[in-house]
Amino acid sequence: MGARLTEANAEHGDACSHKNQQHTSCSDCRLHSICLPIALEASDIARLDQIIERSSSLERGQMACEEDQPFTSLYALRTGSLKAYRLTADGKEQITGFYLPGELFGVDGIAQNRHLTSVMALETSSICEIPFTRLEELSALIPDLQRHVFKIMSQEIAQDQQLITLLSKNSAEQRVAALLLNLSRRSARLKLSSTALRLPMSRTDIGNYLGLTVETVSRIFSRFQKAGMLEVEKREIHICNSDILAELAG
Amino acid sequence: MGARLTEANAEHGDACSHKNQQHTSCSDCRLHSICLPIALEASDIARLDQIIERSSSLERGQMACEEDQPFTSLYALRTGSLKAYRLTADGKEQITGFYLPGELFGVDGIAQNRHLTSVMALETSSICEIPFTRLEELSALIPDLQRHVFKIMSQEIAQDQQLITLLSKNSAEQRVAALLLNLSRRSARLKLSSTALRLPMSRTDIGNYLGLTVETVSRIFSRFQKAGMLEVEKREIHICNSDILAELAG
DNA sequence: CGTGCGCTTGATAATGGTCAAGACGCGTGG
DNA sequence: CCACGCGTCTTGACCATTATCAAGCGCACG
Repeated sequence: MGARLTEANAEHGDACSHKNQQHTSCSDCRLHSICLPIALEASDIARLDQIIERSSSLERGQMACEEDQPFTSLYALRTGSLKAYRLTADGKEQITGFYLPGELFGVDGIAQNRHLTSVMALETSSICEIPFTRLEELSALIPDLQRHVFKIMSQEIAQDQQLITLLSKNSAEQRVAALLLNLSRRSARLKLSSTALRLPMSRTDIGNYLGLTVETVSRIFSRFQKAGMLEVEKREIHICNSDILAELAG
Repeated sequence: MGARLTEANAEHGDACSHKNQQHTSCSDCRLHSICLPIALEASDIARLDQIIERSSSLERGQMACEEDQPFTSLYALRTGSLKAYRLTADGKEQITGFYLPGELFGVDGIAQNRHLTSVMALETSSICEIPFTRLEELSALIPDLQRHVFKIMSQEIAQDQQLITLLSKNSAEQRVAALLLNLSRRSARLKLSSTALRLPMSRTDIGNYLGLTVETVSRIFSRFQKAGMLEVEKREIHICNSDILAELAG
């Protein structure tokens, strides 16, 4: 679970220069306010636009970046959804977060110059790539930008620590309730419904993330539905009673 | 679980100037190599010495810093031990890490300008305080230092994510084994025994950190002892067979 | 010399995992 | 167009792990 930065450029930024003309600028982007909550002047946004080298499209299962690979860029998710994960010593996958449009990822690589996590597309997705060295140069000119990158890094820490608490102190039901509420809030931020969600991830992924088995996740969805808190139809979720859900999550 | 930076100055850095004379310099410090693994010239160390304003002593239960308080400094632990924790929404404590001498803490506050965690002394401890604004100034002169602070931040992320994996995928026995091995390694780094440990934290703290109850932690210690892997005498632990322990931890 | 806290141990209960089976949906290839 | 197979999801029966409750011990501290 990362945060926000920007969006830009052509669907597939390749060598063809006039193809690159048909780009969306950050200032036009629907996700502008999520991605860049800091107050940037129009001229600053234009400068940011210029450093965003390319934006690419990923099919379900394709990687945005991989654990241990050299860190070169930050990324912003424009459309679709992603999961971030690490491999454990014995080769199992541990999902550490999901990303929705407008959220920024890749900050974990800043310090070591290598990515700590792999990030995979859960569905067809498009991302904007922000070369870090050029972002650093720009940060020197726009102090708010530097500060913003720092903020995103510590949000990563804060979110990880919240997940630690969730895993350490909460029951299976509480974990699922907390995840649903979290997704609901992030959906609302995208000006989408906070009550009607389309889960981009499988039950297995949810279980992996929350430290539960698929079966348990499935049973809890059923239980919540019987209790009238949710309507579940495959990956379409309708939250009928977010108050009870919130109370449960604590 | 933080990392390293520095150590310095007098036992109680107060206003009395000639009391401040009797300081230990970073270059004299026994923890030098742990705290400052980067290769700094002698002159650089001297400059670092100068910005370390004071070093204070904490009694068991006293706070080094508190959640939501303004962030002003990074800290290095010189002697003793600490626990870092956050309070959950319903007032429970979630321990997110323990610190041993030579380790640096407080980085979580960099981005938001507020500390994300509280840090409490588990026993009488002494810490060095490094005012962040002055560290930033110095970083401009010593690029390695800047890089080092970044590195420590991402180590925080990496450690949190390892804890997430531990909590999400491992049994109670595996969690305890992993913690013991971790402490053993950190003890060895201090040129102390890697097999004879004095646990600075209570069983309750261990349970809190690992998402287990006190009873479970206690039973596992007993079980490990019966299996010949450990000798447990109150908080003194002797690791008899670290290979089996490591195999168990996975 | 008590009182309280930290630790251990036992008995019991509950939560969640494992194993197994089947339904449903989707894409592939005959 | 249908059949097949695979992956995802659900549900049930059973079991294991860990939590809860309760009691007792020993040490530190007032």
